[in-house]
Amino acid sequence: MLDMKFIRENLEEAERRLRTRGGEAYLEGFRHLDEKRRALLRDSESLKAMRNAASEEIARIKDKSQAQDKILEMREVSQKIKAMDEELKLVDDELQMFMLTVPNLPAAATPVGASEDDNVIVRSWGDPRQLSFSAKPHWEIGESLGILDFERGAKLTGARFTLYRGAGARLERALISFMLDLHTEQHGYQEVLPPFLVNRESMIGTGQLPKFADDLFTLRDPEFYLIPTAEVPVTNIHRGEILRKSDLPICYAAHTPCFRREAGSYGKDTRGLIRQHQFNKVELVKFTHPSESDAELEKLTANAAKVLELLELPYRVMALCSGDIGFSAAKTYDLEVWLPGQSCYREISSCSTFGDFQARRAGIRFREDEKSKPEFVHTLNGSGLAVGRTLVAILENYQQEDGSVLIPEVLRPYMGGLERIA
RNA sequence: GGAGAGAUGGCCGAGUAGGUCGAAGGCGCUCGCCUGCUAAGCGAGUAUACUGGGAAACCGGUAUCGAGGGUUCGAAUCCCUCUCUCUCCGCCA
Repeated sequence: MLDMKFIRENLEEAERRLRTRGGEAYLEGFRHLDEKRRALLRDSESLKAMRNAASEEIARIKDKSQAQDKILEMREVSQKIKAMDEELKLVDDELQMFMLTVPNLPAAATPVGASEDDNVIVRSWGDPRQLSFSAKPHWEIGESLGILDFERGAKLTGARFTLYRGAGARLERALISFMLDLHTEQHGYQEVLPPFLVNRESMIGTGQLPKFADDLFTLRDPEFYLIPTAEVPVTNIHRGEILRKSDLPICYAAHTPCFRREAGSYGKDTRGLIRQHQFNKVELVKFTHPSESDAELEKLTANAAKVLELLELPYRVMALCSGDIGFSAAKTYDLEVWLPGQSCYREISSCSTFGDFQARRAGIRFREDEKSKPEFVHTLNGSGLAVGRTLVAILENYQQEDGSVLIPEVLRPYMGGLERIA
């Protein structure tokens, strides 16, 4: 959520920055709602002040029959307050809902652009492998090796669900362990294992709700939501808390499955593991001092990229433009891995800083020093990495002409020494 | 699933025949005094949000005692609903 005081005082500037996202006029209607709310609030509160004073008087009067006039008068005042508060609540709710659907301001460093075509290549690592034979896409490799069973996955659940088998299942597990070990042992993250179902407040805290309910799998009775990313439960760990400044930055790494409806992407990536309703991801989440968030985003991105480097998978770093960053993000780097089977780069990690946007929604604060007011922390997160897509990248990059797949060196200890899937 | 207990400020913990209670007391913390250092001791201060005024320091108002609703001139205190925690029984990975 944006800072309402800032919006009130900088409406034009805020609107101008939001427009670089390419949407409608996001803040139209704010002024009206805000002023209406504050007018109602003023009136209601002055009546309450009057009532409180009168009640105190009544309390002092020993003989209550002497207070009858006052009591009758206040009875009316109370009714007026009640009516006024009902109206206030309507306006307040409307304003609240309004603010919850306004996206974050793009950071100054976010390139302005309309679509993903305007994203900027920041750097590249490794040479896109040119195989000496005709490269196959991962679904063909996986099926012929018997490690990915798309048909059975569809039978069990439906489209976009996959059954992993044997070395395939083991490879997925190896990747999860490898990534978590790297981030916890080398990069200073604490491993956490959160619930995979969260409540509504958590979804609002990180920005999935109220606007993007269509993207979520929902449970009724009780009302729970399957997490679309570990970002949700892990960021909400500190919802409503005031953190100690000396504890910042707080860095967590979590592996969770992620569940996404993928509404609106019906024709896209129908084959293979690229776009699944359920996939594994290792997520990195940071809570930082506002002055450190820019630097921490660079570190977080480098931490995620390190996984690709150790796996020797070529990738490039993209700075997403204003038209392509997510709802809650101020600035985002995508890591895109080279997939020879499809001759293209595909997103395998998305690393973002949210500034104080999520922290304000979720009420996550710290104190600059003992006596100062609590301020909002900055939150960041990034995939480190999407596990299914990493497995895809390995199958496609390490495929051999005979149809087998070599296991990257660093994963072999996690694969019981296995060097090749054949 | 059945029976019971409970949710108060950073923490602990008073407060229920409704009324100067944002809330005693203690701990912790901050500042000052004292002191060879530390400790102890003494004094003062120490919630959050919204809102009005002010350049600011700051001053005023409103709300908040798990959440929401009700009764009342007035509720931490009474009534209803919900959530969570704990104990016992049953069941279960």
